[in-house]
Amino acid sequence: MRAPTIRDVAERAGVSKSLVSLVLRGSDQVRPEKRDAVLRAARELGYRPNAAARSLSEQRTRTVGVLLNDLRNPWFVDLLDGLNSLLHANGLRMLLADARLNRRTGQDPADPLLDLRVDGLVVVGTLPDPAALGQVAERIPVVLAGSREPAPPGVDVVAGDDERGALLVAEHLIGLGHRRIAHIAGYGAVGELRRRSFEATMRRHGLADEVLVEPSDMTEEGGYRTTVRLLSRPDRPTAVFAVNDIAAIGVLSAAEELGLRVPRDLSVVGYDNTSIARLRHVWLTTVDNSSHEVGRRAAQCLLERFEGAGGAGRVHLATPTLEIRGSTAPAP
Amino acid sequence: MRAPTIRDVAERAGVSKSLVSLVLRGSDQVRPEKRDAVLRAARELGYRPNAAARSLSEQRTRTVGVLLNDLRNPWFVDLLDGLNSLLHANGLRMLLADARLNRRTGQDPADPLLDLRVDGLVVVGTLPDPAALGQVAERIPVVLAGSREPAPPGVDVVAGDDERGALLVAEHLIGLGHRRIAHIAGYGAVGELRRRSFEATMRRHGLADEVLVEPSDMTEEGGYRTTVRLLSRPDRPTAVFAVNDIAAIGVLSAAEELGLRVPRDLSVVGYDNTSIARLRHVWLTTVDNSSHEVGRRAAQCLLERFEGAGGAGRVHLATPTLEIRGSTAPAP
DNA sequence: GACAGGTTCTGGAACGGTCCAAAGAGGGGC
DNA sequence: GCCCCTCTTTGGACCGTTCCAGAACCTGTC
Repeated sequence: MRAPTIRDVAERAGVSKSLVSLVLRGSDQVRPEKRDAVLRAARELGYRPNAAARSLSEQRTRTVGVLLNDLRNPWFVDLLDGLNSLLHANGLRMLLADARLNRRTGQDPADPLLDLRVDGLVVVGTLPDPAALGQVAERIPVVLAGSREPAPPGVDVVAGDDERGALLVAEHLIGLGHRRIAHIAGYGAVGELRRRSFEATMRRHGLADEVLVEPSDMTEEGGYRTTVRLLSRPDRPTAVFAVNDIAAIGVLSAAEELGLRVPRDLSVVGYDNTSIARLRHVWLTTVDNSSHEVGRRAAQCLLERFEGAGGAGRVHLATPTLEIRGSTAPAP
Repeated sequence: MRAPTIRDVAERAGVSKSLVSLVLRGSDQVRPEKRDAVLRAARELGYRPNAAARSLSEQRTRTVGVLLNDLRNPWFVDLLDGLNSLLHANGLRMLLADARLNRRTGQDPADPLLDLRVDGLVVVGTLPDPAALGQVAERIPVVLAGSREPAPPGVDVVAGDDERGALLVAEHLIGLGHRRIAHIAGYGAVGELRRRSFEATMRRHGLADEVLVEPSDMTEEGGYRTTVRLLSRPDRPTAVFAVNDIAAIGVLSAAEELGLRVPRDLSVVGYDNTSIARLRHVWLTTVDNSSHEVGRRAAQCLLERFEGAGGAGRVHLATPTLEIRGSTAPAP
């Protein structure tokens, strides 16, 4: 009942295990008859190479670990898609781990991946523990994807250009005639960049005095509560730019509850172009991060580092685009 | 620069590698001084056990593979949570693979997991290839979680009780005074069970003639189009029960577009209690699968099989509950 | 028929752990 | 001082691969 090994295949094909190894790795230094015999034996036995043995011997796993920080907020799906396409084309597999699941259990969420000796690590989203990551980066290539956190030395960062995205939003709203525009801000590097670029763009259009910025926690609830507060002001804004789609959903709920129609009375813009924004029932104008491209470039970074490219960590930015849907309209 | 091995630790602590192995596995047959010396050496060198070497030698990986079929529809998040809690408590790690990502690339999505020689496999959602799964099940325990597909011999199934769930929905709506109730059906075992139980419950309440069933593809778009058709009928229903939350969102959009207010003019119920149903902007009445419980029981099944429990595959059903939110109201 | 040169195949040493049989150390009783 | 027994510690085989050095086998040439 034990799984067949390379020796079992060798015996059945009447050759040495070395030859089986050669055949299975596609060597052309093998006579066709022997090759056929080996392949037939392998097929008949249902042989599968043992990845543990292989990686022990090869000193590499052909596997890249991907650390996600929260499966509940699925903005990263396109990113994984892009990542996988390039990795797969280069014979690498991808292993996922959810940081949130392991966080409660106390240990570092990357531990299982590191014990498996992944050849590289992609951290998607906010990073768990910068210090620990720096140590990891000394051993294997590490790429931070989808978030602009300050990275430890030697770590590449690939993300959307948040400043450009926020600029697109601001100019879209200004172009629609909005002047009093609120921003529901977030935290972290991402929140900071979007907010600052939004403010700068408003200033450039002479609307410095119309800017309204409120902090939030990037959740639906946060977006909701902040908006209730904003819309109760006497000088209430005619448009709201939320730091991400989830918070924007909160904005929509608040507007609805206060009797304002979107987009007639209030324009709303999100960020990330998640699947939720695409729901017809939501149909949110938002910024598309070109996550697929971010994923591809993250894979590219890893591949280059595998090839031996050293050097300090670099920052790659993908150009976002504005996805105009039904939640924005000319100012009332 | 190479990662330290057990030999490096042994040398630094001035003992044999066997002793290091003993200490690291927590044996109590070791003198305290030696134990301390070993632990100190390991800490100083930043030693991490090599999972490949360990599993090669132990003939097991202490790892369970989890095959997801689509990260975009995140109904499985709670399930993973439940799964992980029990597995982790038993010293097992969890490795995720997305079937959809690998499907386009041609090969069996479980391959990477099987090459790694996972000790068990959990398939979450609709299963990819029943025949292939049967073969896998001959070697390692396999559990099908969250979906009631017909399983190959020896495979356990853990899922929500779809019949009970659909019954809860039907009785809730009937209790609110609805008579003409439509069901937007899905496909697969899940779709079948929910539909049949819905029909049976309606019949039991003498509403066999009021049942309206339309097939759909379980997407938002499908829910939308089907609802437009349903609501254009002269005898339009006063309530719609959609096969899942995503399709229910489509129902909401269609109602909105046709000028019907939910829940005043139309009650809508979904299924799965996904995070989308919980959004204030959606606030959908839906069925909670108790996915966390499903995950826990799936883990339980695996653990029992690891302990040597054989036998034919069993089916475990978790009891669902109705989550009443804002999309249902008394019939107009 | 010996030899060179190429092609094809094989044995054995890694890789980094676990585990077992046996060696070594220490203590107690005679 | 010797023997026995228990508690610690160790060397070495093994897990399933890869890879290298060299063996075996061809083919052609002089």
